[in-house]
Amino acid sequence: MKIFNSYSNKLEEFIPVHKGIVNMYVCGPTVYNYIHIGNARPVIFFDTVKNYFEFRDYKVKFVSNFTDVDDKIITKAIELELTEKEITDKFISAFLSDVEKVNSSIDYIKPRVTNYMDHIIEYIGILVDKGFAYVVDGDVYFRVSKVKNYGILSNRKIDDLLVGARIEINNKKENPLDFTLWKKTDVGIKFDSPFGEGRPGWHTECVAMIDDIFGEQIDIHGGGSGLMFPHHENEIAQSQVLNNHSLAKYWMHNGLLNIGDSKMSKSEGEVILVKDLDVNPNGFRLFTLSTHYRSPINYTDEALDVYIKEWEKILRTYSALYLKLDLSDMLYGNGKIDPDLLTIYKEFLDAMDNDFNTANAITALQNLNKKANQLLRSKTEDSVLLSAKKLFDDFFNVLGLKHNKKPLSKEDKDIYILWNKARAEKDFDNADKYRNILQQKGII
RNA sequence: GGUCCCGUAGCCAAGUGGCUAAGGCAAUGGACUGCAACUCCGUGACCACCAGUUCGAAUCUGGUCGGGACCUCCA
Repeated sequence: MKIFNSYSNKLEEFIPVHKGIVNMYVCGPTVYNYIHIGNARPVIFFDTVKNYFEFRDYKVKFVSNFTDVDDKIITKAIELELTEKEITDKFISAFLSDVEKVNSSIDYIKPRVTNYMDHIIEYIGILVDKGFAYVVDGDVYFRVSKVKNYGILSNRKIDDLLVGARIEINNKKENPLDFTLWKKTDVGIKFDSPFGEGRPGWHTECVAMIDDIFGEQIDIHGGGSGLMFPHHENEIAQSQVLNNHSLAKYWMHNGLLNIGDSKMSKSEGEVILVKDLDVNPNGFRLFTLSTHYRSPINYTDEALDVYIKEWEKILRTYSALYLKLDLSDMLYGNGKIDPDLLTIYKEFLDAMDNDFNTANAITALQNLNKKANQLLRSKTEDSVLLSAKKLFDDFFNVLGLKHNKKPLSKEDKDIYILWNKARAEKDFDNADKYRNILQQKGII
């Protein structure tokens, strides 16, 4: 398996820290609002990554946090006259419901920053003791200039960043690039610390939680490309000081999802919220996975619609396979290997092994779809159809495509038999009647 | 101002040195079919432009034009 590692900027063979185990962490949301479809991209992609590792028999420990301490949360709390906890509870549950809505698993470890305050404060203290952070008037800043290799992830040089000159001037900082570890606060929720009352900066949270939950360098750290700088860069800097390693062996960053040609942002432009998305989740999932994860996607209604239809097409084929096997009582058991199906299976594995090329994996799914239709039309023996069905099941599991096919009831089977009988006898009035019933029940 | 990414058929999109440049949508011709739906088969690209490296480039290098991101909270 190969993964493009943002840390080295190279395609690398994936070798886990521990054989057969994948420890991965994906930056989660700051819970002060509903998520938009751009936020759903990493949710869907990294869920697919997890599925694929599991499909390849890895044991995956998947962690994604909730940032539940933040200025935006405090602002929102004041605005709505609620406590911070009421705000974050509300948007955490909204987030999880949106995650499920796009067919991603919510069965993973979900730490909240507020539960790790002791660790965070402890780490900041260590950074201060080691001379990599300094306290000014209740704030604590990280001394970027002390870390060699700062900028390694995002390929930036400190000098180039300084030339940027768009960085806010803060007289307390020794260097404009120094980032906040602890922020003194007057309003909103605050926590006690040796540096004074305040709240932690964003960049320390993930490091502290990863260290506490995994206790060592993890395999994969994922997130959107927007997080590469400064967030992930700062995480690496802190981890180098605290643990003497780069936090994760492989860093993976997904590209952004734009609306039309421009970026979807919480602060400007058009935003489509996941909760308002009124389409088939499988179609949305195919749409999201149809572009390689590192490339940007330009969202348009038309582009999404193509994949909604694609899903309907795939489901029709799958339903037909399922029905045929159900009627023959052949839904379970071992299928017979067909060379073309084997080729398609290999295409799928090759695609996924090559840096999670889901676009090509979807092509394999489409090839399977076509092959299955050909098999269905050519009176193929059921054992081969069963292999095809099992291949669909595998692909669905990895890509997170869900359906609710169940074996037919005795009554429904009888109607199906009557329909075929009527057709054979050219009794088209009755045939149409039975067909209507079957169509209404979604059987055909 | 600094750093970086992208430009493949009407549209979406894979492919990053080597057979006839995947696949899907749309279009169009055909097959199947009681009708309809579904489905299958066929038909399309001098890979933005220019120059260079190479036996050979969409793929590497330089330049031009065009689009976008980051340097500030942002998936």
